[in-house]
Amino acid sequence: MTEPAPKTRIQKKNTGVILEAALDVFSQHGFRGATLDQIAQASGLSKPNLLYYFPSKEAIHISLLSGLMDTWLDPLRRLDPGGDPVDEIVGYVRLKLRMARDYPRESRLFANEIVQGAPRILDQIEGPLKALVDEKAAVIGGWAEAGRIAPHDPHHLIFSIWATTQHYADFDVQVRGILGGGADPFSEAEAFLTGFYRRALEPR
Amino acid sequence: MTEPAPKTRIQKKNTGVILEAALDVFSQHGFRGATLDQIAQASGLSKPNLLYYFPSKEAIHISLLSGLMDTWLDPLRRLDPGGDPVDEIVGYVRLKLRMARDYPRESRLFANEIVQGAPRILDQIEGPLKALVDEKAAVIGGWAEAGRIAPHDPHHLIFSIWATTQHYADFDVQVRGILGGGADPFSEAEAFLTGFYRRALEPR
DNA sequence: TGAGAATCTGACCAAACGGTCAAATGGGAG
DNA sequence: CTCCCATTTGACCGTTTGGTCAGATTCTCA
Repeated sequence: MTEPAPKTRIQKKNTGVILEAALDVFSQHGFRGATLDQIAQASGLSKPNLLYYFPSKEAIHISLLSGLMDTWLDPLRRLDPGGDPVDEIVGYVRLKLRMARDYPRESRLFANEIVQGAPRILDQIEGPLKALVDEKAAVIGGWAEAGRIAPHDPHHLIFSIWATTQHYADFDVQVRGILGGGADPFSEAEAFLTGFYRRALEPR
Repeated sequence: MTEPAPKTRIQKKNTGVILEAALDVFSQHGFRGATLDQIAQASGLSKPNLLYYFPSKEAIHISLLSGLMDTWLDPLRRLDPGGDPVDEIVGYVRLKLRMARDYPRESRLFANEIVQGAPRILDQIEGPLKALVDEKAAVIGGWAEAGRIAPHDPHHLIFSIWATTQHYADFDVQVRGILGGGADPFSEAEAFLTGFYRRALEPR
């Protein structure tokens, strides 16, 4: 599936530069809205030179998406079945929110792709992503059955965490437009979300 | 801002047909990804005929967006300061989720637009949308101060409702990919979200 | 240093795109 | 029926887009 890894020093540098520039452009305009010329200009390379390193526009996009999937799933992977249930889940919320703050382009890249039907990563969703979510949902479900957290559907609990945290990256414009210029959405969001999830999860 | 209302019977019918087809196409592919030919084919009209009713592709898009904003805000408008606080907010969650279920194309149209910076509706966000949100946030804030709901930042509470409900429309592919074929995401989501918000909001 | 491979570029191409226009067709009021 | 205006269309245009290619330049290593 992946191309053979870059060999030479120049290849390593330029594929990196291209992917960085492409992340900028794709996350801002979506796949169809981005043009090779934009990516070329952003990366400081000529258009034919892009196509020397990647066989097509779509190949750049796919390379970005599959490279990101791992990073994106990492916080969930860290959810520890042996830890304190509420702390673990709230910690996951906090971690996911920080990723939205620190990697908004990555978040928007995924959002763009999935909103439009995820034609290029549907198999990854139904494969490794589903597997990991099912595994962690089982852990959370176990906590719920043991009465260590309030009883909530674990899959939808995870969805809600994704939704609420990525919202601050994907809908950044809307959030800032409503809050006004003075506020820092992310620090406010961290206070709100940790309090909110803690209250919803603590058993009574 | 708006064009003069359609006069003749044919005008009324065809502008409707066009907007319906355009909603399909724009919500699936985004503004840049949609083409006039696609909209023409979906509406059963010829491309020049589209441009007889709308001056440009962008005009169709803007017409859709501004026509939708009102519908989209309606559930929030219905939040009653005189009702029971928890019931009102949970009722809003339920209403918003049903809109996501019944009007997923509209939700995705907004999502596409906002993810990419909302270039065509930023003023509506900072204007009437912000005004309505501020008004309702004040109501919720009052409930919190009176101890009738748990203390949560009202603006971010509203954001979380938007995020969790629209998630089921905007990220439908992902949700179904993870849940598998058997489930009905929306009825599961309603059970989860009402329980979750009730628990997070009820004062102790 | 020199030869061969790797890297880079200007010029170019075919298709797709948003949009125009003159002319043809259709509907409806008198 | 007729005339006029609304509606519809095929043909066309200039631009943008993803991608190609032959050749120039640079790098690497024996």
